[in-house]
This record gives sequence, C-alpha cells and structure tokens, in this order.
Amino acid sequence: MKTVFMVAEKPSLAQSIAKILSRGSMSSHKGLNGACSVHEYMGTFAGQPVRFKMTSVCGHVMTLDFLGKYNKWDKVDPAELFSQAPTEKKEANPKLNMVKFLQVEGRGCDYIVLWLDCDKEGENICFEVLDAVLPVMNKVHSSEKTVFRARFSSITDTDICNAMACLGEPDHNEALSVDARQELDLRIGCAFTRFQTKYFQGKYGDLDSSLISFGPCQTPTLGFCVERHDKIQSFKPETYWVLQAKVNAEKDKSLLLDWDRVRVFDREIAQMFLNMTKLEKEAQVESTSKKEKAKQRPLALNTVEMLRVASSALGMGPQHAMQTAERLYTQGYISYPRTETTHYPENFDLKGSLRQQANHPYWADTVKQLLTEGINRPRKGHDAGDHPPITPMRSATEEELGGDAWRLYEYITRHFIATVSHDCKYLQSTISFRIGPELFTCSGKTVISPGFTEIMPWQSIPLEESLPTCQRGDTFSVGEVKMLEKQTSPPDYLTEAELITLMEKHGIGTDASIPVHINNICQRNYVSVESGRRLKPTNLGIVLVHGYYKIDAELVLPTIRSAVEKQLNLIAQGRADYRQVLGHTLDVFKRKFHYFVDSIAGMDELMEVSFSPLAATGKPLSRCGKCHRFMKYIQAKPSRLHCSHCDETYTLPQNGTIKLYKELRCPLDDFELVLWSSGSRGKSYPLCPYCYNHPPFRDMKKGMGCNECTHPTCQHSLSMLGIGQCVECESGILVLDPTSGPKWKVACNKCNVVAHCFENAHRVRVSADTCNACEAALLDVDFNKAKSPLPGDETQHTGCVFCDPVFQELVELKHAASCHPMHRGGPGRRQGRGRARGRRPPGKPNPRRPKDKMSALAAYFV
DNA sequence: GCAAGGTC
Repeated sequence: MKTVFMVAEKPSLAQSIAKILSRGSMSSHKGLNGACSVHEYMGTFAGQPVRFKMTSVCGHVMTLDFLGKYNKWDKVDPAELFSQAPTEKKEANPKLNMVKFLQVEGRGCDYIVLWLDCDKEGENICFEVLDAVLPVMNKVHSSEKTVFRARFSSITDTDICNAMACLGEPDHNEALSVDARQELDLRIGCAFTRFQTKYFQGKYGDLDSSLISFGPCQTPTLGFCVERHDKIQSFKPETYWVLQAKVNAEKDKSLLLDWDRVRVFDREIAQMFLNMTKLEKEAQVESTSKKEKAKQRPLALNTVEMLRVASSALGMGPQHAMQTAERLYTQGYISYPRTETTHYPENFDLKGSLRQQANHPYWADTVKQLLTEGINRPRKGHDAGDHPPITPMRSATEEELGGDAWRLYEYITRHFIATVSHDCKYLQSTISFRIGPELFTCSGKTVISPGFTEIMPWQSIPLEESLPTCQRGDTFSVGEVKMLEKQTSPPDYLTEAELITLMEKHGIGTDASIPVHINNICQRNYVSVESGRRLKPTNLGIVLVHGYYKIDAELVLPTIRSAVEKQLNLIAQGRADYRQVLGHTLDVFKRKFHYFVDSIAGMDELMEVSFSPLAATGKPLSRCGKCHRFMKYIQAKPSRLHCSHCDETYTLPQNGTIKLYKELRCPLDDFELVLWSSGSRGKSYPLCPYCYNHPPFRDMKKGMGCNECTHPTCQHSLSMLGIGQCVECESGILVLDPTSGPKWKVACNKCNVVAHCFENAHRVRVSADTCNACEAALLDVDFNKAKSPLPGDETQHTGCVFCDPVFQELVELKHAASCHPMHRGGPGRRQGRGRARGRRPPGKPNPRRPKDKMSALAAYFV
C-alpha cells in the first residue's frame, strides 16, 4: 500500500487537519524531536487505498546566514556583505533536528501533500520541506505527479476537505520572493549593523549599548518613537480663549454649556464675544434632539488587538503578553494566539464556547442570560485565512492561573463574551441654546441597554446627570458667562499601543514579529518604557534617527520596507526575475551604504554632543604592556580597557566585575593582569587583557583567561593551577582560584561548577605531584594551628581532592550563582554524568586528567 | 555579536 506524507506548518495544525480528514480516527505518536507529532490513518488517494501520515514542521526549517568566516567582524569589511560574502542555508533550529525528522518520517513515502500556511512564508517552507524529503521518498515514473499543495483559507471541515479535493502545486515564485527577502534583510541589516557598531564603539565610551543595530523593521519602528519626540520638542504652546456659559435648570442645578465656536486664538475677539453675551439674562432653547445611538460590540479578537489592550489596559509589554498567551494556549486555556483573523468561521461553536463559561464565578450571570435569551450574531470581521480569532477554550479561575496569565485570560474571555453580546444602546440628547447672538450646546448620554459593556465595564458609558426636558422657545436664566484662557498642549510620548497601530498600518513586521521589533529597540537602549507604557527615545535612539535624517532619510522611513516589498511581489507574481530584483535592490542599498559610510561624520557630529570619547571615559585601572601607561576601564557595555596612548581597545568578559590583580604581569606581553569575578558566590579568575583578545597559543581561543592559558610555567596558568577534569562538563578542567582564600574555591574553567574547600586554610597550593589513583594534581594545604580541621593537630596536609580520605570532609560542590542555569549543566542534568567520560576534544591540554573514576568522584563531590 | 521571518 502506498503512503501519502503530509506536512503542516506547526504541530497544532497537523493535529487539527488530521482530525478533520480522518474524521477523528487517527493514531498519533511523538516524533524523534519531541516537538512534532505524527498522525496516521487509512483512506483513499487518487482512487487507491493508501496510508496517510500527517505531521508538521515548526515554522521555517532553514535560515540564511553567511559562511562562517564572514562572521568575523574584525576580519571582514561590512561592504563585502553586499555581494562577495557567500550565504548558506543552515537549520533554523538545530535542536529540533527537523531535517532528520522529516527524512525519518518521509522515507519510503510515495506522495507528499504540503499543508503549510497559505502565505509567502508558507510557500517558502514548502520548498524547504521538499529539499529535505524528496531525496528519501520512493521514486516513481516520471510521468506521475507526486508533489501536491493543499490551499485552504480556514481550519474548518469544509475548507480542509475542499483543499484535499482540489490539490494544486507549490508556487515556486512565491517561495523565491521569500528567498530574496531573506537575503536582502541579512545582507543589508548585517552590513549597516556591523559598520555602525564598530565605528561608534571605537570612538565613544558611554554608548550603553553593546550593539548599534539597523534593520528595515526595527529602524522605522524606532523612527516612529523619535518622530513623536521631535513633535514634543518642537511644540510651541498657543494660548486660546473659550466662552463657557452656565444656565440654571430646575432645583438649583446648573447646566454647563459648550461654546459652538469651540475656541478662538485672539483674546480681543474672545473679549468681544464675551461682551456680547455676558449681560444677557436669558438663554433661549433653539432646538433639542434625542437620538438613539449604539456603541458597537467588539470584533472577534486577533493578535494585534490583544497586544494593544494588553499594553494599554493591562500594562503588559507585547513580548511578555505573547509569551503569556502562548503558555495559555499550550495549556489548553485559549485558542491559537497568533492570528490576523477577526471573523469567526461559519461553523464555529459559539454557544459551546459560551456554555463552558456558564458557571464561572465572575461572569456566570451574563453568560446564562445570553444562553437563555439567545446570543447576538458576531459582527462580520476580516478573514485572513490563517487561524480563528482568539477565544477561551475552557473555563479557568483566578486561583488556577494567577498573575498575568489570569489577567490576560480574563480579558480574552470577556472580549469573547462581548462579541456575542448586544451593542450598547444609549440616548444622545442635545439642547442648543442662544445667548445673545452666540450659540451654545449641552449634550448628554444616557444608557438604554448596556449590552456588551456589562461584560467589558471599562468600555461603559459614564453615568451623567440627565438633561432637563424642554422644547424650542423655552428660556432658562443665565447663571454666568465667562471667558477662560487655555493653552494648547503638546502630544505625549507614543504609547506601545499606538506604536503597534502605526506598525500595522505601515506594514512593518507581522503579528508575530511586531513584539520582537519593539523588544529590540528597548533592549538596544534606543527607547525606554515609561509609565503608561509610553516609549521615550534615549539619547542614543534620537541621535541615530536624526543622523539617518541627515544622511539618508529613506533609511528610517517606514517606506523602506514597503518599497522593497513591492519589488518582492513582482517576483511572487512571476513578473520579475528573482536574480534581477535581488541584484538590483542589493545594488541600490550598496550605494546607500557607501554613501552612509562616506557621510558618517554627519551622524558623528550628533554623537559627539551626547557621548564622550573613549579616552575621556572610564577610570584608570591597569597598565598597558606596550607603553606602560595606565589604561582606562570602561564599564559601560561592552566593558573594555582602552589605552589612549596606543589607541587600542581590549574587550573584557561581560556581566561581572573587573579589578586590578595585585599589579601582577603577564610574562608574555607585560600587560598587568586583571581579576574577573562573577560575584561573591560565584567564581573568579585572572586574565591578561592582551591575551584575552589575542590568544598567545595555537590551542587557545579569543576570550580565554589565565585559567585556560596553556603557558607551561606562568604561575597563573591552567598548567600550574589546574587540578583535574571537571565532574560535570566534558571539556572543563577544575582550576584552583588562588584569590579565593580563606573560603577556597576550585572552579571549572568551562562550566559553572565550583567546589568550596578547605575553609580557613591560610594557604593552598597546587603541588607538582599527582595522585597515584586518578592522576589529579595534589593540593598542598596549610591551616592555622587554632583552626585546623586536620586530625591530630596537624596543620599541613598534601593529598588528592578526589581520593584523599582526609580531604573528604572539606570539599563541597556548588554551581556558580550568577551563571545561567538554563544553559549550563544544572543539578537536574547530573544523571547524565559518566556518559562520555574520559573523552576529550583533540588538542585540549589536560595535564592532570583523572582516569575514569569519575562516577565515584562525582558521588564524593556531592 | 548582526536582519526578519516562521514557531516551541
């Protein structure tokens, strides 16, 4: 029997589609990557009985990058990135092993049906899947078609079954337009980012961003924030005048009337109007009106609207809101949270979803009422063909979810109930008055039926006192008419919600990437999030955007994306050649880049005003090995040492503290050593600023401290202080931290393992002798007589930390506190130890590696 | 160390 292999864009869709097509009779199992599932069922295909195998990828299988050697920032001129630097496709997420997974599952299949999302990215992923799978599928006669594309516009039974009934072919042109987009984004983004970063970091010491990035989405996003900032800065308040009248209604209540002219900007004219009205005793009713109006129930919820409300009403940033929503989704509380669609599919079980909420402590009454009196048909929204709107999938309580998860869930659920509620109906009453020659108006709203505002109370119409009943010709006595002086006020900084709206309007980013772009400009220190989630650009952000305005405003305008996208659409439609469009667009941006480089002084003039040159930044710390003058330590990210005499900069490890190390010098280059430490509970090691940037030996890499240095005789080197192989990681060596006394530490030079040992010893040295049993270096430990824990009042002992019974009580294994437990072997990974022991990377010096006694030793350490 | 686009 033949097999039909089918692939969707994500696991959730593979499951829904398989369920529909198999009418629920499928068997499922997890794939080898743990993320994707495979759903199998029997059926017919092209008139024959077949086995169907439905699975998915997780978004893109591949990603584009430069060949490795072009990723060395100090060796490659960014201008080369426009054409010379070759690119390659790499697996987008190596951990998922997607290519291998597709090949394992697709091997020996006869047909393939591509169920990727029906947009350009989906079309591109089709070909990524084909590249992986076609080579391992069964070969058939060349005349028979084996590759099919299913096109669907919603995940409903009819749509999915229709798609299966009329399969087409994947669209190569659409896929190519995405290839072009990827290459353009990569080459342009990286070239500008590297150039800017290197140029400004080499000149200024207090830029407080380790990366000065540029991108066709993030830069216009920043542009919006700075544009608003400029408006605020250039705002000149204007004085204006308004007339305000008060008339007396029944029972010593008075009505405040608005002037029909609203305001005037000339004081004398306002005064003239005041003179014409202030002596009038009566206000005559000119007309009255009562209109029934409706405030519409909301459209079904999509991602962007959810993010807007999360930011403006819940105070949750888009990135955080998205993460919270994803967790709610994977736990089954809400439907898929990434969708552009605001229209419920025709067969969507609105009542069923509503029924789930019928006993909820917070909104049971509203829901029950809707169920008994009948729900309102939701408004017609936009169907983007991706996923249904975001809705609750089951009832949940505040205790169950807690915190932000609950607040987001509550909003989603209230929004859902609102979409099937009635519009809010209210009466808008207006009375128009004449006082002398001038017209004034008074209006008020009274609620007829609250409708959806009952479940979304923040949307409700504020209670107002009702207006008096009157008719044309009635008169009221005038209480007073006065002239008020006011000033126009500047706009406030852009709120996140407004920024999302702007991005959506200009096509910057997608529902999934908008939070990422906003997060980027925050993390790069271009904007800061102020109260009310308003985005205030920093000096750096302002200087960058003003610099682009000066040099080439197109670089920051929102049209930079849409202009390129227009070109890409030509490829997608088959009306332009992929190579030609790519070549032409790259050429345009290459020229822009060269012009930008040549004109960088224009941006630099702005930088000078806000930032200090390297030489004027930082504190003198350690001596340069070349000129023997003090170098300055620049603490701002990226932290580094700068020698203003030699005009050289030496980068240092980030995220820790740097101190001078006893004025000791590196025997190789005479630079004074500095001591890096990760905090009081963490680890520390000395490093030579020069060697750290220019590795002295072939087996060393950039970024290594003395604890990894293979110098054979230097007293700070790994060779002299190394003890033995790490108990957890594969390539690390435990090194004595000579500065750690009296709470002595031995720390791995690769991972975060730290052993605390020999507390209160006044001297600990690594002996030249090694342990007979495990080859680890012996430690020579001296205690003060009063504090010695050694048996029999001994003050000195030499032995192996792993094997010596006397040392057994004196060693304790810990993890350095400030290292990321996520990325390093934490306690949870310990079971795996012992595996691959004794293996070590070729060329790695490992002077005192214990034999394979590690399982015993590890037990000893714990 | 860079971009933007998928999604886990």
